[in-house]
Amino acid sequence: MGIAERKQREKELRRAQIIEAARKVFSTKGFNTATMEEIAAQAELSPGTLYLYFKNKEELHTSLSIEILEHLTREVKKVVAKDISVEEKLDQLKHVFIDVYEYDSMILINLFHLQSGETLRNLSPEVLKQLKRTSSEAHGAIIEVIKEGIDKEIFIDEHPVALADVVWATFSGVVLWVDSKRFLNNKKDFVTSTLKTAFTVIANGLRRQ
Amino acid sequence: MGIAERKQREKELRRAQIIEAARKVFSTKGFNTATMEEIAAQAELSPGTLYLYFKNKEELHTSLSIEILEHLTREVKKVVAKDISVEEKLDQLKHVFIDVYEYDSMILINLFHLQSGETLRNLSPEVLKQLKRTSSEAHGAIIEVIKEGIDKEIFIDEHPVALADVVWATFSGVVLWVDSKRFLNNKKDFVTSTLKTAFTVIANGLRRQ
Amino acid sequence: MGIAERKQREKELRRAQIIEAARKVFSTKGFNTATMEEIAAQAELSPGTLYLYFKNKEELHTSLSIEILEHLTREVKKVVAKDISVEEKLDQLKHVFIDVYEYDSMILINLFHLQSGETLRNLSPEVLKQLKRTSSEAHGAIIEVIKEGIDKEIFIDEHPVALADVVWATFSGVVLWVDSKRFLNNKKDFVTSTLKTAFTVIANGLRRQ
Amino acid sequence: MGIAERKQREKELRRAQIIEAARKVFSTKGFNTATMEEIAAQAELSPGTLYLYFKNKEELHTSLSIEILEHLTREVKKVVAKDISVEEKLDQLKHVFIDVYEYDSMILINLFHLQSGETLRNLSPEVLKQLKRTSSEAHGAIIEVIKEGIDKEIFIDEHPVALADVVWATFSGVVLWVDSKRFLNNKKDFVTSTLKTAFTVIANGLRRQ
DNA sequence: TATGAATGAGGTTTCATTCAT
DNA sequence: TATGAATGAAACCTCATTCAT
Repeated sequence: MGIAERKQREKELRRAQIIEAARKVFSTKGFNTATMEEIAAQAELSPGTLYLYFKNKEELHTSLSIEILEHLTREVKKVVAKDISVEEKLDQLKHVFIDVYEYDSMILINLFHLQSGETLRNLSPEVLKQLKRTSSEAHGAIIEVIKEGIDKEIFIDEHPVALADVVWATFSGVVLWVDSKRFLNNKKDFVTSTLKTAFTVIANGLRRQ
Repeated sequence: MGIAERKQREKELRRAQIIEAARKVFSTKGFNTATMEEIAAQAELSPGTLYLYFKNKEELHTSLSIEILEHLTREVKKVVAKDISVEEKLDQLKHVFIDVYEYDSMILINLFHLQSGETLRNLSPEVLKQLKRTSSEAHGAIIEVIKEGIDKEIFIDEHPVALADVVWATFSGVVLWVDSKRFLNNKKDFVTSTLKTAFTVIANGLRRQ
Repeated sequence: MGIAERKQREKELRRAQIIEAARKVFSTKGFNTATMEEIAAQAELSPGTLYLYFKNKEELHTSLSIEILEHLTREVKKVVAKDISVEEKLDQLKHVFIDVYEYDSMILINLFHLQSGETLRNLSPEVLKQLKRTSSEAHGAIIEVIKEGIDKEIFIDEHPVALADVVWATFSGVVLWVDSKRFLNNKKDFVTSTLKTAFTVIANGLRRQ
Repeated sequence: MGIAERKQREKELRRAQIIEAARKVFSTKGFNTATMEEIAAQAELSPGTLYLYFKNKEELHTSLSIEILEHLTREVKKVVAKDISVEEKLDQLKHVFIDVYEYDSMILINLFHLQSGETLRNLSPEVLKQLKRTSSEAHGAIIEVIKEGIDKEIFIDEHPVALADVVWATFSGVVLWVDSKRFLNNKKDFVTSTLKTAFTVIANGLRRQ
C-alpha cells in the first residue's frame, strides 16, 4: 500500500516537474518556437519521458493552460464563497485576475489564445473535457455573483450568463490587448492599471442607476 | 510614366490577390496549419512569387492583419466623425465590430492572435511600424470619443486612454471568448447578442451616475 | 534437486507463456508493427522480463518461428515413419501443411518471412544453429520420402535434395501466394483447395511416366 | 509543347533515378534497415525531394516491387505470345523466372514478402490498384498457357486458375526457400538449379500421362 | 527473478525558402 | 517578373533496451 502510494506520488511529482519545465520554456519561447527537447532538458529528463506523461506537444501545452485555469477557478470560487457584499466580491475578483496575470502573464495569454477553434480541434477528448469542465466552473462561479447582484436588485436586469461572459471577455481582452500594446509601445506594467480601470467600468456598468 | 503607373498598379493588384488568398487560407486553417503552397495555389500563383511580394510567411500574415485593422480603423473613424451624440457613437462602434466579425470571424480572431509578443518579435521594422501606426490610429479615434464624453461631463473622469483600452479590449475579448465558447458548447450565433450586452454594460459603466 | 527441477520447469513455462503471447501479437500485427510492450502486456509480464528469456525482439520472433518449424518437423517425421506407400506419405504431407496453415495462417507466413537473409543475419549463433538443425531435420525427413520413391523406381531420377526442396518450396509458396491473393481479391478459403491441386501436380510430376 | 515534354521527361528521369537508388539501398540493407536519407544520398538528392515523387518510404519500396513485377509480366507475356508449343512456352517461362531472379534476387524476394496482408494493408489505393492489376496480368498470362495446354489435351484437366497458382507459387516458394537455405548453409547459386528441377517436376506434373 | 520507468538514438516527414531557368 | 523543383534543417515521436529497485 505504502509502495503504491509512493509510486503514485512520484508519478505526480514527475508530471509536475515536466509541467514546470514546460511553463518556463513555453513562457519564454511561445508554443511554436519551444521544442520538446528543450523542455526535456529543462526538466532534466529525456525527450522520450515526456511522452510517457503527455501524448504530444499540444497536450502538454494545454495541460499547462488547464493548470492555470484551475488555479484561476479555485481563486474565483474562494471569493464567491466569501460572506461579503456583491460589490466587494467584484472588487476581489479584480485582484484575483491581476494576481494570476502577474504570476505568469505569458501562460495566461496562451490560455486565451487556446480559446480558439483552431487549437481546440486537435485535443484529445479527455483533455478537451477537462478544459470544458474547468472553464465552465470558473464561468459558473462568476454567474453566481452576477445572479446574486441581480437578485438583490443591485445589478442591471440582463441575462446573467451574458453578463458573466462580458466580465470574463473583458478580462481576457484586456490582458491580450494591453499585452500587445505593451510590446508595440515598449511600455510596461499598465496591464494592471488597465485591468483596474476595466473593473471600475464594468462594476459601474453592472450597477443599476 | 503611364507605363510606370500601370506597373505600379499591377503590382498592387497582385499584392491584393495574394492577401485575399491568404485571408481565405488563414481563415480556415489558422497560421500554423496553413502552408505557403496552399496560399499560392489559392492565389493561382507559384510559391516563389509570394516571396516577391512578402518577405516571409509571418509578414504575409501580418500584412493581412493590418488590412483588417485598417478597415476597422476606417470604420471607427467614420463613426467618430459623425455629427451625433457621444452615446450614439458608442452604439455605432458596437455595430462596426459586429459587422467585421460577421464578415469573417476567423480573421478577426487571427488579428487578436497577432497581438502577442511571440508574433510581433519577428516582424520587419517597416511592417511593425505600419502596424503600430494603424493600431494607434484606431485607438486614437476611440480615445477621441471618450474624451468628448468626458469633456461633456457624460463619462466618468478616468484616464481616457485607459478607458479607450477597456472599450477596445472588451469588444475584441468578447469576440474571442464567445467564439471559443461556441466551439466548446456547440452553440452558435450569440457573439452578436453578447456584444450587445457588452455594449450595454460598457455604455452604462462609462456614464457618470 | 527437486527445487532445481521445479525452477527449471517454471522457467520453461514462463518461456512458453511469452512465446504464446508473441504468437498472438506477431500473428495480428506482423514483425515490424508489433511492439515488445504489447507482447509483454499480452503475456501479463513487464517488458523487462522478456529480456530475461530472449536476447532481443528478433530472437523472440525467431524462437517462435522455430517452435512452429519444430511442430511441422514432428508432424512430417510422423508421416515419414508410417508404414504406408510413398504416394500415401506424400498425400499425408499435404495434410500436415493444411493443418498448420489452418491452425494459424499468419504465423506460417511469418515463418516464411523469417526465411530471408535480412532477418537471419542478426540472430545469435545458438538460435541460428537451432534454426538450421530444425530446418534440416524437416527437410531431411522429406528427402527420405523422396529417396524411397526413387529407390522403388516410382519417382523420377533427379537429385533427391533438389526434389525435396521443390516439394517444400511448393507447399510453402502456395500458402504465401494464395494468402496474398486472398487479400488482393477478397476471396477466402482457397488455400486448402490450391494446396490440393499443388499436391496433385507435384505427385504427378514426381512420378516416372 | 517542347518544354512541357521535356519537363515530363525530366520528371520521369528523376523518378527513375530515385527508384534506382532505392533498389541499391533496399537490396543491400532490406526494408527496415534502409533509411530514406541513405537513399537520398545514393540518388544524390535531398531527403525532401524523395517525398515529391513518393508519398512515403513504404510506397517507394512498393513502387520498386511493382517495377520488377511489371518487368516479369512483360517477359511472361512475350513468351506466351510466341508461336511455339505449350511445352516450349513452359520451358521458356522457366528461363524468364531464372533471369529475373538473377537480375535482382533481393528485390524479387521483397516482392514475394510484399505479398502478405501486413504490408498490403498500408498502401495507398492507387498503388494497391496498380499492384493488383500488374499481378493479375502476369497471372492471366500464365493461365493462358495452362488453358492452351488443357485445350490441346496435353495438360491434366484441373481448374486452370488453380494450376497457374501452383506454377506461380512454386516459383516464389523456391526463390524464398532456397534463398534462406543458401544463407543457412552458406552455399551459393543453387536457386537456379533448384528452379530448373522445380520446372521439370511441374512440367511433368502438368502433363497428362 | 521481476519490474517498469526512463532512456535516447535515430527515423520519417514537413514546409518555408531559394534559385536556376 | 514568374516559376516550381529542389532544398535541408529541424521537429516530433517511437520503441527496443536498460537498470535501479
